[in-house]
Amino acid sequence: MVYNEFKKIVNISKEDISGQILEQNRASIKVKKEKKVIENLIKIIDATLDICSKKSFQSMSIRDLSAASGLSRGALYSYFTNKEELLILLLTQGRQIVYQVLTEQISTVTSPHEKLKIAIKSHIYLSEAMDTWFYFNYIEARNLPKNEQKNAIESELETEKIFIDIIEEGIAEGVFKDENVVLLSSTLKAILQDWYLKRWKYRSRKTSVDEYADFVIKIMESILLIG
Amino acid sequence: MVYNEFKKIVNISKEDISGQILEQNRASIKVKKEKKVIENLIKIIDATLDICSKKSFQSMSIRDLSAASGLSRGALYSYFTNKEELLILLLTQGRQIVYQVLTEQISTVTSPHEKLKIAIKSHIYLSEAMDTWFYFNYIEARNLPKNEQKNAIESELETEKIFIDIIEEGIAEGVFKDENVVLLSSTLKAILQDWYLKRWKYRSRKTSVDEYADFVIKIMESILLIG
DNA sequence: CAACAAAAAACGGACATCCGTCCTTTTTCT
DNA sequence: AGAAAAAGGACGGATGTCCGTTTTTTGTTG
Repeated sequence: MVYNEFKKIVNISKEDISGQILEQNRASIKVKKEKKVIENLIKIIDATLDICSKKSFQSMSIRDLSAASGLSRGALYSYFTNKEELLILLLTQGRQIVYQVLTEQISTVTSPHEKLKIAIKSHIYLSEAMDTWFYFNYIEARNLPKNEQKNAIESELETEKIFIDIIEEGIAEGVFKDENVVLLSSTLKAILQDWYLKRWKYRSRKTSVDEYADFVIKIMESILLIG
Repeated sequence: MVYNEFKKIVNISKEDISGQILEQNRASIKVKKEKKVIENLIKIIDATLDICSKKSFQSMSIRDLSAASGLSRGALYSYFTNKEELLILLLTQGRQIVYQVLTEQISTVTSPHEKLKIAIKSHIYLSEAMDTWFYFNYIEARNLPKNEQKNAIESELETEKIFIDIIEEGIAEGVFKDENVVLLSSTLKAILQDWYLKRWKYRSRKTSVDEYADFVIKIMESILLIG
């Protein structure tokens, strides 16, 4: 599988995401007509991610967001109760999508080696397809209130756990070397994150998504494969 | 070399750092007596890093900094011209120290294999000794004005270049496998950064600095060493 | 050592600005 | 026309910075 195929398979459309947000936040959204909500949520999300790829969420004012989204300040407050809620909403949604797609993709294969490969590719391709979202999620997580930070941390560990399980399965089956699984998974996660955190670097070097994914897989294989 | 030895060798004292800051910013520092300047710069740096390990530099107000440092708002403005200048000053200084220590440590050995090992250890140990500073540097770099962001990017590439040179030297000497050097260095950098970006994770797992450093070295060896 | 004046440093009130949010008014949709 | 949605003025609070005032330090003289 290469990136262009992945994009079609996953197809994380903005309507879908907005729909999911609507479902989970009906209570705090004051607008009744679903079509209107989805339409404007897309505007809000697009504008937020766009602004926050240039400056931080904190220094984005509601007035900035209003100008970029085309909605008035008053209208914005029909879609979230306050600025912090908007942040929480976006981060929560982002995490859910990552986990959903990752577990779904892994379930399509059976051997640990294949699982590892598809998990790596899915993560990188996903972060490529949603780069502003991933960047936003990583960078802004620390500006959350304490209890929401816990969710972000749990989510990091959850994703890591996916890799831990795959590698342990491989070791148990005798196809992977018996390495320090937790440290290795943690390291793998760091490498995967680098793709969207240092997007500027890879872009300027013209490193393609496929090249990066293949390289990461090769590294992991050279550490884990026996023989 | 283990971490406890490293700390003694490098000994990045706060006085030294403040002295360096003073040297490079005499023009914008309005206080004459060097002793006073060093004394208060330490207070300012400590307070800033402490606050910014909990919230962002942007959401730290000058009043916050005043309360934490024990200097009045007016006094603070004798040490920097405005809040943004303080940020630039701290980031610039942090980058310089990393580069200085890294190149200095590498120059103590000759073979590429030894150089690689000492470069990895130095980077991890340095980020351990100055964890709040490293974290601050990474996270806050994006809140700089455009021209200062260029410096941050250049610095990232400079550090990466250190690793690129070592690995290329090893390949030329025939002791390292001929891998994709640039991608590999970039990956190594991502792994090194993870140590201070996810400090909470490693701390809760009781992973020691030495264990982490040894693990990273082992990974790199399993990728690069021939045989 | 004490007294004191000048210089240096620190202080904190004041001000203009910006920001999140609320709420009444206006516009759009049904 | 009535309901739903959008608009944007207004307000209280916070923030960066300036600058006149007060406190501390320094150097000098008796």
